[in-house]
Amino acid sequence: MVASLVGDPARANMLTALMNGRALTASELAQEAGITPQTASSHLSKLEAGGLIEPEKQGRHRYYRLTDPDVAGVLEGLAGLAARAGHMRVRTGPKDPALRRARICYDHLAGDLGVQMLDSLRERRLVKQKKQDIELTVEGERFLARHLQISPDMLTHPRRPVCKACLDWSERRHHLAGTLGAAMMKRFTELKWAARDATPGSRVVNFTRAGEKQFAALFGSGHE
Amino acid sequence: MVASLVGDPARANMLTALMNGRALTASELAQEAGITPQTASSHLSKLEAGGLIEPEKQGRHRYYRLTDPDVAGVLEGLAGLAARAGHMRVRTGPKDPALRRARICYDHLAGDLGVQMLDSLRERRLVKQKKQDIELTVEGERFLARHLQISPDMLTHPRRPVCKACLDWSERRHHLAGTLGAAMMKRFTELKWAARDATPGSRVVNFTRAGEKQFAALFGSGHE
DNA sequence: ACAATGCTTCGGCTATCATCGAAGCATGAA
DNA sequence: TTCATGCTTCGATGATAGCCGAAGCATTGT
Repeated sequence: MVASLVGDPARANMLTALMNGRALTASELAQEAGITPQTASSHLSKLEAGGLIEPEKQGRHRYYRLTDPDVAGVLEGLAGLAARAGHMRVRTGPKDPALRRARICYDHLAGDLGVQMLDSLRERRLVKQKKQDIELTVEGERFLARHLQISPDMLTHPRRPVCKACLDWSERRHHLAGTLGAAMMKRFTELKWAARDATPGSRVVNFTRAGEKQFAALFGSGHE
Repeated sequence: MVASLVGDPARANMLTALMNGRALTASELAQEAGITPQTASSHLSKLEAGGLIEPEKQGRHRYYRLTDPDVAGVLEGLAGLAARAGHMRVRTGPKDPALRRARICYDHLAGDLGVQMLDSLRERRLVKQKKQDIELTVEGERFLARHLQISPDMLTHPRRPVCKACLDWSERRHHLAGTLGAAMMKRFTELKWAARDATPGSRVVNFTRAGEKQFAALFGSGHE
């Protein structure tokens, strides 16, 4: 049953594209498999029904990832068997280095730095993340007020959550969204730490030298 | 590629039937999968080309087994994934206990006791087996002369090998065939250790109480 | 020698399923 | 609101591949 799912070439291409553990949108998977979005949609439904992949809705995108490390393991095993008398398959990811580094995701920071920021917050227990939901801890509130002059009052909004995990396009891991994510990006801009690129339509975020230093001091990886 | 092989229901049934590590004939596999021999032949060719199974020719039968424990492992993994939202599949083997215990295979001993005998011979280096070919060692010749009054002269035959590994029907492991296998069965009969069952067409071999004891003394498992 | 058994090859039929065009929803942007 | 984008559903087409009947080898048994 499940083997027939992996058996189809198009689906196999999709699954191998997901083997790195990151998530891809339906369109990307379609392109990866060399088929139209309609066909891909059908395949993705079947893979999801078979429990091989899990969707994550993100705005008008739909990200898919392998449900489990176990799934990846079985796929790895199949690839191993195929390697005895067959071929292989690989692919890479996006391109623009600046985009991968830092960019705007709607109204908050995304890219390498965005992911790094959320990682740092989580590591220091300034936020608590369960699945997709993120909660700001008391220590987190103090941190924001102290270092970024952001008070909890500024984060209330009629129909938008304060914190939210947003799947990152280039890193394929979560970064911080919600009113907090937007507030922080706004503050970075106000503090002249960073600014959106001037060229129209660009989503690149350019950090100043000073801003990068400050950002690293707050959310750097060698931080503890 | 290899996944599509496992994907087909008929082939999947065949493979799961082979999961116990024993070998099955093409006809048995056809019946297992609920298809005609012609169709099964096609499937088996593909599975062999894919490196999942290996054939062993045995007279006019053709036994197939999984090439590798690795193959079984991957199949096990697939079954595990399927178990999260699907069904299972099992089967059993032959039936008659007496047949499984000891029976005639052409002119030599087969069944549990036959396999046990070859195992014992191999263990004590009385024979050397490479693949399908078995050679009698010097120690083996001495052993035969001493305990069973079988001299090497009795084993020569124009167009038949002295020793040969024969795939066992019920145990699905090798037992001893060739002129040596035939000579030993003949000797067992002469010594009144065993006799073919009286009912016509039966292949069952009945051991006497004394014979069973002697046999165990020579080829018993707790032997060393 | 001949017959019987086990398996394979060949040819044609059929059904399943991947594929895409077109249209419909949902979400975000202006 | 209106438009654009991402994805899904529907319907029809087409090709791949499983399936079996008939015939052909190969091996064993008489």
